[in-house]
Amino acid sequence: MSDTPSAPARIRNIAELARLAGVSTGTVSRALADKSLVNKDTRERIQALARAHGFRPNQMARRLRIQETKVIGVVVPLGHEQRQHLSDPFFMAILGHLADALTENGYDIMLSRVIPDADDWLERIVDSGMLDGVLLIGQSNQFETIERVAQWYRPMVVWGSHRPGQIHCTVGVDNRKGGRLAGECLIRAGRTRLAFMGEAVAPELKDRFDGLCDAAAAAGLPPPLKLDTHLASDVMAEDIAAHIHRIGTDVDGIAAASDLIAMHAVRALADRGIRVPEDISVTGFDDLPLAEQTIPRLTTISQSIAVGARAMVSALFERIAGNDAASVEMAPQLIRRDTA
Amino acid sequence: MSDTPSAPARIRNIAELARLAGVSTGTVSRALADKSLVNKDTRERIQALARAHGFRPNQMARRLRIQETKVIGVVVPLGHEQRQHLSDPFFMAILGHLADALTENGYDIMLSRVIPDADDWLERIVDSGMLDGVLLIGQSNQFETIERVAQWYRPMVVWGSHRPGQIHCTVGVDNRKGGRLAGECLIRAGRTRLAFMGEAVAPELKDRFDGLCDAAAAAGLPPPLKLDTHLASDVMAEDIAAHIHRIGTDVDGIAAASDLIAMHAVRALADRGIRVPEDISVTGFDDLPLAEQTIPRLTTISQSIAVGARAMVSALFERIAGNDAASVEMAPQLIRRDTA
DNA sequence: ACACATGCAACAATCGATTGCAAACGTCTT
DNA sequence: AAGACGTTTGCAATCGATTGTTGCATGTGT
Repeated sequence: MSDTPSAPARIRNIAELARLAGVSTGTVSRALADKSLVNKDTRERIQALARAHGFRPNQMARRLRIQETKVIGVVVPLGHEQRQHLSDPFFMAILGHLADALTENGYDIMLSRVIPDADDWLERIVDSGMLDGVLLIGQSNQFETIERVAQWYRPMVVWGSHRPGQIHCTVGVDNRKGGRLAGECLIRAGRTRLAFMGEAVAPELKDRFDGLCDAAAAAGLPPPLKLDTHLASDVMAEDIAAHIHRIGTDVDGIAAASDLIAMHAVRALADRGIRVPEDISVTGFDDLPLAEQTIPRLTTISQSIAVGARAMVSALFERIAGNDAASVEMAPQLIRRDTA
Repeated sequence: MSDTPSAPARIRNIAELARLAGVSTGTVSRALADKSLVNKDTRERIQALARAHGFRPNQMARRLRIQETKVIGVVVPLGHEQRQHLSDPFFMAILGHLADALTENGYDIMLSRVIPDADDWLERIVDSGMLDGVLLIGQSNQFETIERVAQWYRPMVVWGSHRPGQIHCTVGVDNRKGGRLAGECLIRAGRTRLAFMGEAVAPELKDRFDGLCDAAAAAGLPPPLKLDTHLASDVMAEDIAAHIHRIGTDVDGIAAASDLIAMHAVRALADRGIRVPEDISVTGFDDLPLAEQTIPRLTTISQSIAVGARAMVSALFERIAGNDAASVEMAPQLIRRDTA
């Protein structure tokens, strides 16, 4: 091979390479950046030398000087739900798409899973000096904190709900409408005793619950039950087990706060011989790829995660470029499958 | 609030804060690091000043100076399977546990999803100067590259298979044994026409296939069919559809290369009225949390991802500390549920 | 009163790159 | 031959911290 690193001594900085090439560090820097300012011959000679010694300039130093890191922070705040894992499928799905969009544009990703114990957690991330921008996945219960930082830090985009008058830029679906769609679907299936399965702590989830209430009210039904259920998959099962006795008696239609909760619920019902959708109707939320692979297939509310991820990234790039990018609210869609 | 940032001018570096406090930058640096070298009074005065102005030292500069970044790269090489997403549930599950272990130890995570087009992709990551260590999730078809880099770069741990005499440190299960366990389970269920559903490109998957062959041979059965199936969930469905006509005739027992493939297969079979496990037996691989939530529950080979993730992290820390850490090969386990 | 130890803060070098400015050189014009 | 001009290269400042060394006031012991 041509570039076999039979290199005797490893070169650790441009100064060493400069001495080796008999030029100054400035010339080496320009040569490696392939600037036409340096003679084509010396340029190529230096590049060949660098390749032969397997030398690559230190990015930390470069970025300190350039004041541009080409790194975007992707942050999951776990304000409530401290036990929720990164392995949450919704988070993973959106992360996948964000990663695609960001790497395509030459950015790296710094992943942070934050439990907001100190109240300056976001400030600490934002002016660590290591990030060109921040994407927040979910508002959790940190709305105030996010607003506070958004007042002075522009390159930040948040996945979540949009409240009138808020400062920070969000991308998300109209959760309230999504909740209503789910409710209407259950009602059309003849269900009258509805329940919401999830926690209404984060704004997104509260909106979904409110939408479900809207649907019930519009149909003249009593307000839906709220069956508190954590999103973390390890405790979710217990929560659902605790609710299960009410199902079939007090409840005949479940709007779950997420596909994962819906899946667990269907699973738990099957264990007790309760059939879905014959005895009980269930809807999910998110439309993860998984929702189509379960048996029975999950009826759910689509968030079009791929579109949302792209929207987040392009809004972020706008803001990094100094332009204002408005929040995006996408329309949710009912995906009718087998569970309702 | 006490620390309301009514701050007039933002302080952007230690020098500005030093001028404000009437001391030198060195003193500020030490004060913020809470070193006893500076007088307790001045120390607290400076800290209060920093808090009042919402100042936090630039991490890029600090890390350049310290030569320690407290960042670990988590890298997914997609050599084959260019279309595979980060959203792959197995990857996500392990990432979740890695994130837990790393953040507990004060490390941040730099996520890279690499399509190894240039053959120095790993070198580029490894001596970017931005990472204290690297965790590679899966060997993909990049065994040679990994070996090459491992010759001189120590703080790297790879999830995958261990080949005799290899240099790089791996953590993983005995995939061959796992494949054999799956095969034996199918055979015990009375299946005689076995098939492997997956791609045997990456060493891990090839080992699983070989293990399946071992089991078939030991039982005097003909060698299993190989039904090539991508791991990327979007194309996986097509691949499975292309194979489905052989199932029931040529094949009565499927060992899938992953839980996700197994789930898709069960789903596709259900669509065609083929019952699992009555007509066909299916096993998965990985034992994702999901495997327990499907209907029917997935019989699968457990990789104990949580344990593996911890093992990767502690091996990495050993290596960062300069000690040698040996590869770890965990024993796979058959988890009998409903599909076989 | 003198030598000496101690505590505190300033000075300046350093990490490893990038880049504006100036200098050195050769070529061309008049 | 002198001046103008263009091409290359070197010099040195800079990004924003950390830290070993030095120097200056004190305080203590005899």
